[in-house]
Amino acid sequence: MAVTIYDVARTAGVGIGTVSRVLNNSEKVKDTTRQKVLEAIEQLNFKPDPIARSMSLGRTNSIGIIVPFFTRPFFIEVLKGVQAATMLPGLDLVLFDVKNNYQRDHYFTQLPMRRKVDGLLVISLSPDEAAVARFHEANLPTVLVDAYHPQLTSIVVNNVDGSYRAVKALIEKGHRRIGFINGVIEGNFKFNQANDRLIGLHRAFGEVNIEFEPELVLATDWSRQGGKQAALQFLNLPHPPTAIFAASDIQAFGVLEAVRSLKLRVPEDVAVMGYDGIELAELLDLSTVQQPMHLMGELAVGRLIEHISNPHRPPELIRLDTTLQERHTTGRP
Amino acid sequence: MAVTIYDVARTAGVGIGTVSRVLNNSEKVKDTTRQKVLEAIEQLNFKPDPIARSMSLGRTNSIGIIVPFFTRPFFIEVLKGVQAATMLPGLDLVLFDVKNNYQRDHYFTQLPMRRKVDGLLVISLSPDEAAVARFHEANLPTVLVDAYHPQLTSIVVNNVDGSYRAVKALIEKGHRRIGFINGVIEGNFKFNQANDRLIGLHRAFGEVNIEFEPELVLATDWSRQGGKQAALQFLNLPHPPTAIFAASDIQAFGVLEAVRSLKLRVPEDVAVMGYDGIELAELLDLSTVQQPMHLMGELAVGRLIEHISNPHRPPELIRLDTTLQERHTTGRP
DNA sequence: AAACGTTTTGGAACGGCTTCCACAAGCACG
DNA sequence: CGTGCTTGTGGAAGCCGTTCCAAAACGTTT
Repeated sequence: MAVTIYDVARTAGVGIGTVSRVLNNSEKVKDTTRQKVLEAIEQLNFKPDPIARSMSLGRTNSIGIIVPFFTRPFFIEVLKGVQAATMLPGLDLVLFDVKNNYQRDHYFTQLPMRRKVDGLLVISLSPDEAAVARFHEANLPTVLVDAYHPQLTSIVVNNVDGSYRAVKALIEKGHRRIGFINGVIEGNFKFNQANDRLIGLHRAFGEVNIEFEPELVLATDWSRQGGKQAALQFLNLPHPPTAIFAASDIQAFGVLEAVRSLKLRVPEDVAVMGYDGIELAELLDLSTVQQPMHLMGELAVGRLIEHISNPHRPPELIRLDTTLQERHTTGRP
Repeated sequence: MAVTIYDVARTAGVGIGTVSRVLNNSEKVKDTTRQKVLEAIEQLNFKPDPIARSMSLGRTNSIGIIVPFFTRPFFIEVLKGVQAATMLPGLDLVLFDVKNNYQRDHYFTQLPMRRKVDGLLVISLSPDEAAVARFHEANLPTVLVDAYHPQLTSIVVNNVDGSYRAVKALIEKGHRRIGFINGVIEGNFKFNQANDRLIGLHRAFGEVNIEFEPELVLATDWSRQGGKQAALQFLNLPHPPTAIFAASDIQAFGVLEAVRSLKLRVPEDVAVMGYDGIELAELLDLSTVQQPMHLMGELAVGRLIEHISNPHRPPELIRLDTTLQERHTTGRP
């Protein structure tokens, strides 16, 4: 059926070893021979079978990416970066969507066993010790993005600082009562992105001696609805906050909706600050803390490639910073 | 290194054939034998190597998806549907991002040769005759989504009708001068989604004898910037349109921006209608023509699976309909 | 207990590539 | 022209499953 190197070898009048050498740009082939082989390849329109290739090489030329895919545009942005970086070296990208804890654990246990990818990117999910151990046993290079584990190369964003600066900016504008809408903690991981945002808030409060009021902190899922409901709750307090800081832009969009529905004005009555810096924040003129999402994706692929080619490379911690984007919803500076 | 069926066979004291039969739930294995084998598998923690499996079966258990990935949220929505449908049968999803015509052709020519996927989903891109011929030659089942080719199962949306109804709704609100912002045609394909929208517009115009004015049609890329610029051009006409209809929500967002920048009011001064029905249209209260994106993705996977298991299944044309969502930007009915 | 049919089993062959080893060919030199 | 190197080449073995065929094991019948 399909054309194989045997056909090519016969047509070119050489041995299969030689054909293989030509295919792999092995130096030790005489020019005239190489020419003959190339002609035969051309003539037969031969393409090497990647599966067979994987079979003998033990490499698949593809990397997997585990991502809680479609809950937050944040992931899409990271994915863009991943995709871009993956293109050049010709790596295939296999997508593993995680919708719940069960699926997450499923992938964490199954993927190391299946030799289908050369490496793994994990976005915003922290594998537990058992999973990390399996990755190592299986020699599956793994890079974490927006998550951290001491034994894995991790790319994290300094969200404590990002949150700190956002809150500080609000304080400098005179806000004293600031409602904080956190994202809900998925699973029971040590490392939690959302928590960092809360810590940053505390730090900023501490600096100017604002007392922390538990009623001004809510946690919802990372959705517009969540943000909206939390905002409504805040704004119906007897003594409502004058600013609301949400742990994600998506939640902040919900806040805007809530504010609008109460016929209040942004930023005059309520200032709103988001987090992430997704594309639509710009459109809605939402102040936000910009994460370098695209860069995170790109860096992750780069590191993963290096880990694949050099399995003994020690894990590395890469910290990236955020940029505060002050826009209309906080009243431009 | 890795555990193979040979190890299992030895441990269980049976032949490799028997192990394979157990793995594949072949009926003809005595229960006691099966038990022995299962124990050995358990004990050695054996998982069959998917690559070797692919090698002898000729199947990879994964499907590829070619998608002009991150230019429009539309694709993300379709992808969600694809992802959902792909999960249950345990198919892996390999993502091929297309950023330009060169990459598109690259994939169209390369993918059929590489046996790395069992089937192919093509989103919003129309392969040319040569590509289709290659798909057939290579026995690569292919399903088109939001694109059409007579020899391939295609899932299309009745965009002529969608556009027609959108424009008709605008006309019924009293609009006579309607600016249309089309998406730019990528490549030189016979089938073009954007064109359908224009045809629908013509039909609606024809019904009530509105004369078509070429100056009220512009084509831009599928971006916010594109929409914004086109809108500005419209609104600076000596006799500007009272409604603007954009071929995508993203472009419509740009229109809203433009309108806002000119201190005009929506919908009083200018009504705005989008197309696609992405999630954010709801947030921005944008009137739009809702495409069944998630469903498209799901259906596509279902059909592709059927084509994979039955290669001689004739191509099929599936037409889906849109839903008109009248929201604030056209003044609710 | 022989003969036959059925169920179960072992393992060679196979899939298409890479790699390694042994050997052939080419060349320089004395 | 033989010797000794270097360079180039053929093809067996190996990667790890599935499948098919032949043969073993078992059961039934006379």
